[in-house]
Amino acid sequence: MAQDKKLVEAITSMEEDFAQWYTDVVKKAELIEYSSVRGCMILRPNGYAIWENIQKQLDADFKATGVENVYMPMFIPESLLQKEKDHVEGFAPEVAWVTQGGMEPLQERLCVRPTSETLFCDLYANIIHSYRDLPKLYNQWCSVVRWEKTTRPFLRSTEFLWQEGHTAHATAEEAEERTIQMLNVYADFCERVLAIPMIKGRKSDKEKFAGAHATYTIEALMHDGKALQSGTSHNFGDGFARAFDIQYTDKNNTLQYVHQTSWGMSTRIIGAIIMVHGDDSGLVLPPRIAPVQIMIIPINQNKEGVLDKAYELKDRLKAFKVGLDTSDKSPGWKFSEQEVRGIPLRIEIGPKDIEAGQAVIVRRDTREKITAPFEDIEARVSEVLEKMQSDMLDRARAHRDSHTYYAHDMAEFEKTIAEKPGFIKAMWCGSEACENEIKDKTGATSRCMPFEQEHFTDTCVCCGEPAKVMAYWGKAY
RNA sequence: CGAGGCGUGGCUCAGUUUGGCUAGAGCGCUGCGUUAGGGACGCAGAGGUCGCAAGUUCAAAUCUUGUCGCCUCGACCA
Repeated sequence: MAQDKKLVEAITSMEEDFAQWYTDVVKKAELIEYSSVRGCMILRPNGYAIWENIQKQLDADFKATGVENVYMPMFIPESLLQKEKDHVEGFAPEVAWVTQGGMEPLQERLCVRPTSETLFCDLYANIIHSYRDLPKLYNQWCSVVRWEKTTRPFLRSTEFLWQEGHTAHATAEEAEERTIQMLNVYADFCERVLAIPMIKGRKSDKEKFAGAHATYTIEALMHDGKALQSGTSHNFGDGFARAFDIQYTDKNNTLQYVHQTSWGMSTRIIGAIIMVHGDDSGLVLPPRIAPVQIMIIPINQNKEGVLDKAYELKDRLKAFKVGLDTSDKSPGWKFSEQEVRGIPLRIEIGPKDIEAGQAVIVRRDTREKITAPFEDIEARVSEVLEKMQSDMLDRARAHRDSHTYYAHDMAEFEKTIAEKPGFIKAMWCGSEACENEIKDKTGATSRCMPFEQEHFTDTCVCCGEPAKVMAYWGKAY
């Protein structure tokens, strides 16, 4: 169609170049703007509003489990960062340092937080004395800085927004329970609100967080068949507690170390929304996260009565997040604008509709047109939004499932990864040597050892030794 | 950090090989008017000193050196 031509020119098709498509969508939907600061992006209103909605809903989910919000300093003294050995080694290569305050050099340099475990530990060492002080269930919404070599909007930027929860518990069991609980909060949120199905599982030792005993992850599959780690939950055991001396007196008057967890989700998840749901016309936002759910577009708005009707419609739909585009652009322009921004529904209202006592509802995901009488409009809109939300989850799940393969041996593994991008399930002996070999040969990393295990061969896909576990593998962002 | 590509109005680019008049185009932007069911059209305007610095030259967007930045892929990470 001729009218699609300009859109096609504006956004590179996924098929042609997925990376370019992603960049085009992010820019055309006005989610971000590149800044003058290397590797740092500016979140524009359309992008920030998505983050605000994520924040609002996740924050409520956290609080429902007893979590409280705090705010910690953005600087960490070097001596504090040094306290836990694995942790420093993990983060040292990518921290930014402040070495001067005003005109004076600092006696001890400060890093800009890449994550705040050390600060929370420092706090907990001071405020936890008795079993009565436990558990501590703190979270903070903040930004962190990691000096990454190369950056991409949302997926990897020098500074990014996230939340980090840090908890301290009396027992190892309680800490493990909390770790899994928060992983489930993330996974449920992603499925229910973002319409993104997640694989839940444990990270291999190689992939786990610096300083953690165990790292759990939710993994999603993007449209191009690459995996995205979308949220993590770590069980620290008492490792940090021993390094930072976080001890409490139990009921029997004996000193015990606390057991800790931490868990985080970042603006990276917005990258997942884009890459799971987007299409060649731009962004497609699930209704439950969309900052604007409905855009009313008047047709021939200068004609007597059209705008009045449009305002009336907007008022009737005020239970939803609804906008009305009264700019003097042509209707076709407004349609494209609504589509590229991923607004779930648009309602077309013109002279013909007014005469017929109806409006036309158009779904962003399927472009299905639904004619609804004015009297029914609220009910129809509500119904269509619900349907769209669940259809999007179903489609994402179907895509993931149809791009998930089994590899019984290395030849099959290599062939699959080369020809069919997606998740590969394979049995594994659990050794890091095999993990490394698989990565060298295929470029795929272990994504996780899923909670939902299967057993389909007895031997490791790589070395042929007895298999201990089934893991998901794939190329990742 | 390795490989490759690129910096010229807001955007996409032409001009650079072979230095030469007042640096161009399309889109976008502003004003007025006509239009309106898939990125409308006419007329009139505004806007750049060619990423930055030094050098060569009568003369530099164009040549030389340095420097800064961006993009893609890879390695590393949420």
